Amino acid sequence: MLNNKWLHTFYVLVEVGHFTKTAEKLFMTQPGVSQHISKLEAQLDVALINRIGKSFELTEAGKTLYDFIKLQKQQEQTLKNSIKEDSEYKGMCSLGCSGAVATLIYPHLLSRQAQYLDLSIHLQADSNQGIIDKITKNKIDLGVVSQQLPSTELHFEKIANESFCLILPASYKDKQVSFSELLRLGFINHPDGHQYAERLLTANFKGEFKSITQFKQSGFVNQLNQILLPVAFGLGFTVLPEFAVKQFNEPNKLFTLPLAHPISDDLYLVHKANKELPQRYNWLRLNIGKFLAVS
Amino acid sequence: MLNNKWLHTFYVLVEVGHFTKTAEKLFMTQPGVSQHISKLEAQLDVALINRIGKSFELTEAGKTLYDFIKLQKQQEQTLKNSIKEDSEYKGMCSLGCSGAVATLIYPHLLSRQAQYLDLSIHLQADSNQGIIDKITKNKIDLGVVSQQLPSTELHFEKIANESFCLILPASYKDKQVSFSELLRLGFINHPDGHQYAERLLTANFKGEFKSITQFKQSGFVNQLNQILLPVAFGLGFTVLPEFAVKQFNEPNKLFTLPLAHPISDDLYLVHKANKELPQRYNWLRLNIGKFLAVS
DNA sequence: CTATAACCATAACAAAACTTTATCATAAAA
DNA sequence: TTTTATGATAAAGTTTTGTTATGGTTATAG
Repeated sequence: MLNNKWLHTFYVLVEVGHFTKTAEKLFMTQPGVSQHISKLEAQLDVALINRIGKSFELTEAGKTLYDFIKLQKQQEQTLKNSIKEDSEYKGMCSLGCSGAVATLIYPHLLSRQAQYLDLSIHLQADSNQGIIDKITKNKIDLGVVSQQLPSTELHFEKIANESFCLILPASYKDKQVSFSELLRLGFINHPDGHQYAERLLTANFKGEFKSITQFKQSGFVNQLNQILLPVAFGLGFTVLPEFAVKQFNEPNKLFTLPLAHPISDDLYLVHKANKELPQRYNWLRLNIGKFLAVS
Repeated sequence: MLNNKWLHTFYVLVEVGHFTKTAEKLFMTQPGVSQHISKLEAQLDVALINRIGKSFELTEAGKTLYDFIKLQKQQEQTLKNSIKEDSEYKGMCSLGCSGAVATLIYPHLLSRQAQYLDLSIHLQADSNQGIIDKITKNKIDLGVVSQQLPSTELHFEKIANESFCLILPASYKDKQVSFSELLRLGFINHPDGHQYAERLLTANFKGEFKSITQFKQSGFVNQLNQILLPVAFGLGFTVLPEFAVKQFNEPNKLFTLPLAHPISDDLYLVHKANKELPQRYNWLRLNIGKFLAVS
C-alpha cells in the first residue's frame, strides 16, 4: 500500500523540480518533502531521483512512478465525478429471468440500448433459484421470478401473470381431447416442462392424472424457440407459458386446448430490499410488466 | 487524495462482509474499521454502505468505489513488478537526430523493433538546438548532434564523422569546376543548406566565395530524400552530408566534386550526464556509430 | 577568491492522526 | 426473555507525521 500523500508530494516535486518550492506549494516545510521522498524510496526500495548537488534528475524508476501517479490521479478524478452520478441513461443494468421471459423482453431491451448508448443491459436466463442466488450474492440487481419467497432480505412486486397452455398439434382442433389421447400422443419435455405439466394436468384431469411419468416422453429440447416444433409436427403435446406460445411463428400448426381449470403463475420483480436501485433501473421496473402482458 | 489505508479497509470489508472479521484480518480492532469507513464516506460525501441492523448492503457508490480500488490494486502491483525492471529488450527509447541521420538509421531501428516487440523506439528529427532542448526538458533521452556544447549537465560522446560533399549533376564528371561555373548553375537549398554550403565553400573557394547570397537559388526541398532530384536533373548544385548522398538511388546522375579542403562535422551522442540511461539504450549507443559510418 | 545566500539532509521535538480501550445500543440467537 | 454478538461512539494512549533547529554543500555576488 503506497501512501497517497507521499506520492502526491513526489508528483509535485517532479513538476516543480525543487524541494523548497514544492514545500511552499504544499503548505509544508522543506524537511517534510525530503522525508516523503526518502520514505517512498525506502518503501519501493529503489532510487527515484538522482541527487546532483542541490539539484536532481529523475531516475528511470522515478519516471515510471511519476507516470503511474499521473494515471492514478486521473482515475481518482473520474471516480469522484462518477461516484455521485445516478443517471437514468447511463450504466449497467443486470437482470435475470426465465428463458421464456428473456425471449419476450429482449427485443425491448435492445431497442432501449440502441436509444441510450451509455446504457448497457445484461440479461441472464436462469431458474428461479438461480436468480434468487445471484441477487443475494450481488451478481445481478434485478430479477423476474415466478415465486415469492418469505425473505426479509428480498423485495417482491407482482408485475404479470403467466397462464399455462396445453399445446397440441393443429389436427386436434375442435376435437374433444381425452386424457387417454394425451397418453397416446406423448409429452415433449423442456427445462421447466415437468413442473408446468404436473400443475396443469393435476387441476384439469383430476383422478386420471397421477404423475408425469405416466407419459411416454416424445422429445426434449432445451432451446425455447424450438420446443414447439415437435408439437407442430404432430409428435406430442407440451405445457408452456402463454407468451412462449404467442411467439411461435407457425401458430396455425398448433392447437391450444381450452381448459376447464385455467392455471397460471404470478410473475414478480425481485431485488434486494435494502439496496435502493439506481435510476437507470426505473424504466425496467416500470415497463417489464407491459412487455409480459399478453394482449 | 484518498487515503490508501482506508480504501484497503473498505475493500476488505466488502469482501468479508463483516466489521469484526475485517478487523481481525487486518490485525486491528473493530472500531478502527468503523472509523475508516466513516472517514471515507465523509471524504467522498456519499454513503458507501447501507447499514441494516448489524449487517450491511453496498450502495451503488460503494460498488463503484470497490471496483475502483480493485483496479488500483492491480495497477499498483503492475507498478511494483515493473519499477525495478530494466531490460534490454523492453520499453521506450526516445531519440532525436537530424533528418539526414534519421533516414540513415531508421531502417536499423525498425528491424530491431521487429525483433523485440516489447521495444518501442521513438525517433524524432530535429535541429541540434531542438534536440538539446528536448533532452534538457526530459522529452527525449538520447540525441545525435553535430556540436559539442560546454555543458556540465550533458554528456557528449563522439560517434561518427559526417563529411560534406558538393554535389553536381553527372554532366560535370571529370571536368574542372570553377567557382563561376557554380554561380551559373545555382544552389538547391534545403533546411541545413546554407550552413553546410557556407562552411564548405569558404574553405574551398577562398577569396572568391563571400556569401551564399551570391548564388541564385535554383530550388528548395524540405524532404531529405528529394533534395538530390533537382541536382540529378541538372538544375543546380547542393551541399550535403556524405551519407545523405549515399542513399540516393540514382548515383550515376550525380557527381561529387573532389575537394582540396575536405570539410566534415563530428557527430556526438548526447544524453544527460547525471541520468543513467536504462539498459534498453545499450544497443543504440553501441550501434548508431556503425550505422553512420560511411563504408 | 572569499563571503554570502540558497538549498537539501538529518535529528530532535511538537503536533496531528490514528488505534485502541471502554462503553453503549441494538440486533440476532438461545 | 435473556443472552450473546455486533457495530457505533467517546476518550485515552500510541504511532506517525510534520516542524524547528542545525549543519554541510553548492551556487552566486562582491
